[in-house]
Amino acid sequence: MKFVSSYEPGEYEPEIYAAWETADEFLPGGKVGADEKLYDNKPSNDPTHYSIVMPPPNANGNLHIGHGLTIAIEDSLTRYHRLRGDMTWYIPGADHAGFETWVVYERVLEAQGHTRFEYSRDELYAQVWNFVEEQRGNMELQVRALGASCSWKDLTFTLDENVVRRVYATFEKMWQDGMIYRGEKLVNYCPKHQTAFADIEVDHKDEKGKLWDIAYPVVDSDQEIIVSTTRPETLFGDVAVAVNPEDNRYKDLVGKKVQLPLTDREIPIIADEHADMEYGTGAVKITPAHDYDDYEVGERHNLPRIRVIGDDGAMLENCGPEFAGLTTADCRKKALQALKDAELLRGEKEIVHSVAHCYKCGTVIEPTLKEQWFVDVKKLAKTAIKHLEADEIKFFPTSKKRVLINYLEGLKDWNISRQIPWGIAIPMFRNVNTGEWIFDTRTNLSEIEIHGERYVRDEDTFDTWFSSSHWPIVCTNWEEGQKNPYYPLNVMETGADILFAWVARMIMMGLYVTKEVPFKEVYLHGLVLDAHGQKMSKSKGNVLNPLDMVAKYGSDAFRMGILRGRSAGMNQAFSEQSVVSGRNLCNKLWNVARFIQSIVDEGQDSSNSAEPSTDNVGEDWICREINEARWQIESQMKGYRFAEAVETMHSLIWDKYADWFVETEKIYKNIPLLKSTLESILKMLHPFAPFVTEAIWQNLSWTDGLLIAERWPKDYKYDPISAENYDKLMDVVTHTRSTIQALSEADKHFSRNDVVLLYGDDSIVDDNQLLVQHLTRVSSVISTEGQPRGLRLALANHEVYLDVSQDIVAKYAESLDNKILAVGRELDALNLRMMNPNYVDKAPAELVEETRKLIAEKEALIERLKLERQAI
RNA sequence: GGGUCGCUAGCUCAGUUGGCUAGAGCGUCUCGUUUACACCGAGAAGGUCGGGGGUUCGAGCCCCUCGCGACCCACCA
Repeated sequence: MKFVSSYEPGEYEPEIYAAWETADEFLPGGKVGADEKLYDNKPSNDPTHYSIVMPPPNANGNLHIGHGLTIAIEDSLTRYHRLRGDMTWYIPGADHAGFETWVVYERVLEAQGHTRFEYSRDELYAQVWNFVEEQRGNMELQVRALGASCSWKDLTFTLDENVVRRVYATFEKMWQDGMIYRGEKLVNYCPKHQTAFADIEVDHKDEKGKLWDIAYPVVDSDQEIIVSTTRPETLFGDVAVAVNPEDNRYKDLVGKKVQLPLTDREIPIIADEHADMEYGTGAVKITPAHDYDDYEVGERHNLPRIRVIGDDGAMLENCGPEFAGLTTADCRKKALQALKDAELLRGEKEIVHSVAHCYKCGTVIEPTLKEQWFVDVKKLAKTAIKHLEADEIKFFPTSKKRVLINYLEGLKDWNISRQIPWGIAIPMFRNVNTGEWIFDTRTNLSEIEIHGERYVRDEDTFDTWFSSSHWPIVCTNWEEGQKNPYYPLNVMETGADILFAWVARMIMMGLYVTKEVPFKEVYLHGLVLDAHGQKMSKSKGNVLNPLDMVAKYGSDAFRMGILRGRSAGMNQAFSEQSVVSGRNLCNKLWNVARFIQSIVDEGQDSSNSAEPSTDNVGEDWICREINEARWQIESQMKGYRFAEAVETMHSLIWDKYADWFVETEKIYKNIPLLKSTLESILKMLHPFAPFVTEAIWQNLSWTDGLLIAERWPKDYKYDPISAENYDKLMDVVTHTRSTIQALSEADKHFSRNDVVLLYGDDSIVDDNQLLVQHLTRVSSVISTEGQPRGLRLALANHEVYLDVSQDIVAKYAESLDNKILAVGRELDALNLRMMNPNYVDKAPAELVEETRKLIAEKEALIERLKLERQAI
């Protein structure tokens, strides 16, 4: 490798990643620690352990921008802790993504002219397995391109044998604890995918619809009761009409029966609070098999449940020959017409109501009565709340903890069975004679025999989240009774959008299985929105591919760019400009390193230790600044303030190191300090920009080994007085530069190239003439020797003049006036503060003292400025 | 109905127990080519911190209230 004038990420990234990986640096403890057994009871030297898991990306998918953010965050944490010397374990994963993958595969089948119904469940499982197998590896390559320093040999796939074993063990325990039940309940059913969903997987959207009023004749009477409904087609499943017990209009009718139109059934009129007197006619038809509220009404009144819509979304036989087999939409039309013909349709009005949709295909969810496996979540949720309230998990952002508790408090039982072949088979078998269910893990068989009895396996698979909720447990190989320094995880980093679906369930499951919370801290990132703050979606066409960004600007630039301006839990726009800024920073650092290398190449190899020399106060200053930045990074990483950490490094490298320190070294070439400070900066930036820092490390002539395996820098020793003197010197330099610029703007003939800087009683300038001259680019810096002349700079603690003619100074008068006014305003504000006796009494003494000092300085400054002005 | 978050420079966002002149990146304007870097250097402009009220010596930050925006949960016959 060789230093060329600009950094080309594409030329370095692949081989650098390969070098890290082949050197086993991603293993906990790196190459050195690789032999240590991860689960050993006594790790050598008792190091600090740091564990973090990757939320498993879909094994057969491509990474999206959210994964890019995920990896930028997680890998920064990982590399930071590795540099700090922790036994750091970043565990990668791949998700079989049950339903997601199934949807993709169903499309593949469709494209081939086949359907799922041509194959058995087991055949389909095998087909999808092969399909995923072919696609796998793609995702992993992308994770590598983003620089994730995860321990690949520990990659966990959600269908791995140990995952299945653990999931079955938990399920068995729950079964024995009576927390699993099979119930015929209403489930969110997608007729297109023909599977049930958990509540959380359903999208509710407000839609325009119609509310129809339908008359139900009262039996043995000429009265009728008019019900309001948005779903006339479910009329065939009605089992009652409910009115509010307080509703005087219908009091007399309660207990009577109505003739259910279009059928020959009679159903009762019941009193139930569910009926809202204000809504519609105040009378509501009850269809327990197709509506959640009605289901509950049915429970309360012991009503039958009549299913009228089939698994395929078509009306069942019991709707009568006229309606059976129709789609719900057709049936609605036909039923309405029939009601109209019978003069029972009494009204129709437009309303807006919320309709449930399949989150994947958008099909309207049909609440359907089905036999499903449920987890009784009461105890799980209660335990989780207890531990959350005891603050055993720290949340970033903190507000999400309350949100989570709020959710857990209202949690309903969890439907864990899915009618799709791709997933972990539910290990339950039903006795073909008695119907009794038994637990058995031989799910590779569809039928088993025990004591001469035949049992048939349930064909359903687990909800993906049921297995994913074991993620921290399975990734760290947690086993009962064994000490595991990596469990609980130090942090769970994931998207705020899956707080309920995943984080909540990991906490419940972790506590249930291990009796411990599964992680100590949770960091939730928000959505990455497009440049205009819009959610990215395929239909909007505003999706950005992180790998495109990597190809265009480099992995480091992407990582720093996406971290910029981002804070916990917030949905934030993605800015390509930030990526450009990251790219520029990489290039800046590259060139700084290139320059330092050239000094090292030319210079004498002195054997001095890396310390500030006495002749360059800038060296003390940069040591102070590096120390300061390091402490900041440490605190920012602890608080997950990545954007600030990136900014700290940006400012250290660009505004401080390159602009103010490296410039001084063009005069004073302290090679040991240059080497050492550059190394420190490389280490400090490495968590965020792993590739460019390693590329530089490899290019430098004096470094050995890999940067990834280095240790975090220590404090520099420096002279604080010298460092402060450099601050003051910077003041002089900045003022000189801006005054020269102002003069040249005031007078077009002013030549800025041969300005002489004069100084009077000013030891800082006197001691650092060379530096001042170099940094200000004046032609010379000389003492006034008691004969002040020219334009005195507006600096409180310095006596510095620009040696220019009175002509030029006169042209500068206006900006001098402005300056006098500005300082006057500041002075007024300060004086006002001091005139408040309460401030003097109550504010901290050092603050008051500080104010006094400032007033004195400003007063002196304004005096001098006024004198200056009079002289013109 | 229950809950959460946001409103700070033209844009995207920082601002951690309340404390000096409110910051960054990008953008804008002016000037420039020096032992690395035009993916550059120097300088500058730009903010009544959503409105109002309160607490305080002191509020971007704490409390109340109003407005605007986003989101989550429940419900919507």
